Amino acid sequence: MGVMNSKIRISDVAALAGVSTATVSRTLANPDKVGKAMREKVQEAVRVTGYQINAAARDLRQRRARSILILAPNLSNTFFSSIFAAVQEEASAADLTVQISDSNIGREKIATLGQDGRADGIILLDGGLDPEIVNGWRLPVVQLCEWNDAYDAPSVCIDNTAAVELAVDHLVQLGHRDLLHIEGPKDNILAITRRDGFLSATNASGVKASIMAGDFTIQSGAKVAHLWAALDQRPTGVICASDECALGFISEVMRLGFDVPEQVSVVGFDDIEFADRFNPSLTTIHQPRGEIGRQGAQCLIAMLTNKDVAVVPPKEVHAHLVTRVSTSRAL
Amino acid sequence: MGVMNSKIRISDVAALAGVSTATVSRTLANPDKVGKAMREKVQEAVRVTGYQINAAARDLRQRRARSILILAPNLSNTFFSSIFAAVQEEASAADLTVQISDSNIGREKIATLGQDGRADGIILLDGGLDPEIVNGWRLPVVQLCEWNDAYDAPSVCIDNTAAVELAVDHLVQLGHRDLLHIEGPKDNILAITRRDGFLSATNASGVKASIMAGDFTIQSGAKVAHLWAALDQRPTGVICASDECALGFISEVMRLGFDVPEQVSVVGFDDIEFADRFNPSLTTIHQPRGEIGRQGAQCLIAMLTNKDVAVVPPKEVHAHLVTRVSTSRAL
DNA sequence: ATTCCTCAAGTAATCGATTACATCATCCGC
DNA sequence: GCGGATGATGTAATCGATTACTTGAGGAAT
Repeated sequence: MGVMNSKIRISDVAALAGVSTATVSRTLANPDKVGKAMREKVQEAVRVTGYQINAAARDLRQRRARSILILAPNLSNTFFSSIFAAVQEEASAADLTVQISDSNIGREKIATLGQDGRADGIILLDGGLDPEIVNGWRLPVVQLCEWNDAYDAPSVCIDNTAAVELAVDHLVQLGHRDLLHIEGPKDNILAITRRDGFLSATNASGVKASIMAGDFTIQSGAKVAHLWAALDQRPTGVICASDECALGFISEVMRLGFDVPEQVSVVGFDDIEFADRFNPSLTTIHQPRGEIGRQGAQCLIAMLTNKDVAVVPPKEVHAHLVTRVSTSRAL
Repeated sequence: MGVMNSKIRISDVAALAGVSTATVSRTLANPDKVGKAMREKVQEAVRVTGYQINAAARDLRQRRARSILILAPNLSNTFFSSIFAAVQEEASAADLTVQISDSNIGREKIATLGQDGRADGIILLDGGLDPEIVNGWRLPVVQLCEWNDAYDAPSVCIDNTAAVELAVDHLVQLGHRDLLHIEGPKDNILAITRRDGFLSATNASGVKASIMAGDFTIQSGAKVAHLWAALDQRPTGVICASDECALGFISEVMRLGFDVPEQVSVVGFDDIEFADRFNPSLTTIHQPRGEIGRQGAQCLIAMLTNKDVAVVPPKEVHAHLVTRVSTSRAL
């Protein structure tokens, strides 16, 4: 197990093993650069002392942090959890630690995060930051899910336009001729892309289309439920910009006495874990969050390792429609 | 805005301002220890150069990391998200960065995490780690939600026994006389405490009680639904060890053609965000996750600041029952 | 036997900040 | 006008690793 004395330095290990600190350092980093006898003496000394490298000292000398930072617009959004998990898994395999931060902690702090040398690279889940800040970081950045063309960084996303088209086609094939889209925040690139996709797909299909404002949250879905209920001509198919919004809409609409999917078919977006277990279970666009996280992390790690992979193309991962109970044939 | 030249060191700033590095350092850390004229010269130089402190160098010299680490048994568990958010918020306010890691990355790595000086303290959400490792970290640790008496660390939790008692009393008052508990993982302290609480509360009330195995997940709830349905004498009240489990149970039981709460009342545990929006909405024990995170972070920060707050007592936060639609009077 | 090369190991510079200590000017009271 | 306190600033040691460079031993080739 090793005695755990307070502060063991590399020089203590070296002294115990009767070698120089250089040899200890080499033994730890490149065991094959050291003779067998020495190596074993050092390894024994490390075991006995319970020596642990001091990360700050190593980071300072090597000018790297062995750490990546995840920036997300809202840590409590459950949509992100499995992305975090996937990123962490990849990072851990590459011996990198993971930091997380909410991206709404203020310009000053955000700018600092990318410049104080605590992170080697950044996974960015927020397309709404000032490009000047993002490009001011002198670090490799990879965007996930959201993207912003003004950022000088590759992205891993699904094709949101095509995805929303799948949803529209699905409803149209079920016979729906009047569709409603509950959109996301007005300034969010995902929300905009999905809305535009909705408009062009409905236009192409020649069905009636309308839009109501939302912000991805459960609450916004519930609020729109009342607006929908108050309409004279209620759209029979609703496509939401997020699953949470869809669940909010459905639950509220049912509380108002309507039946889903009898009276209104609802499609979500993301396929969060509960979509499948909701009642009625939710037809939605499946976004492979684990894969997005994994690919993003791998991409970032590649950029860290291989400095010259500077120009990484945007990567597109596949999304598909999952048909469940919340949508049915129009009456 | 400041020109962002590659690597500005403190000596560059000092040179530009015509002062020593000591003065620059003091200006940044203790502006009031420096004369007004100097201070302004230095601040101007900092602005012009866009200087950012090198964290590794400072950490090395000060022997601290300005960072805390959150360890959770499963990052993709949505239960943790709002705890992360709360911890991050407190940490950010105290100028600390936040690292996260899954606690299942292997003994070796976990032990290292607490010893390489990258974190000043640890927020632990997993009571299942080897006490030798936890106590081997030479860092302040605070346990959240789960706790392990073998750890030499304070904890912030709800009173799980009392909480489960609330659930039992609720069902008993509604006239239920045969209760089932779907427990959590056999070796989990929360699961054990809740199960024992269930047994003693049902015993005290003199109602029939039985237990089925689960593991907190949606899937386990769904699986138990089949076992329940196959019984001759079906318990009319079910208390689950987690909300996810409860939602899994309810959705599956409904798919099997039963009605909730008509034929079976179900109580969850945690009050995750979707509990309120599920259909039927879920009666559950509300666990104030944001507050747990906040209190835990504050406690840890206090331990970091005030070295002699070594003996912090376990803190208990209040949990209560939220009555919704998934429970009703027994027939 | 001499030269040259290879390889293991040690010496000491280095990363970039903080801060103990030294220095010097100023100002106080007596 | 002088000893001493006070406070601003500079000098240089320090944190604990990595690594460029140096040294010296051993082996191969001639």
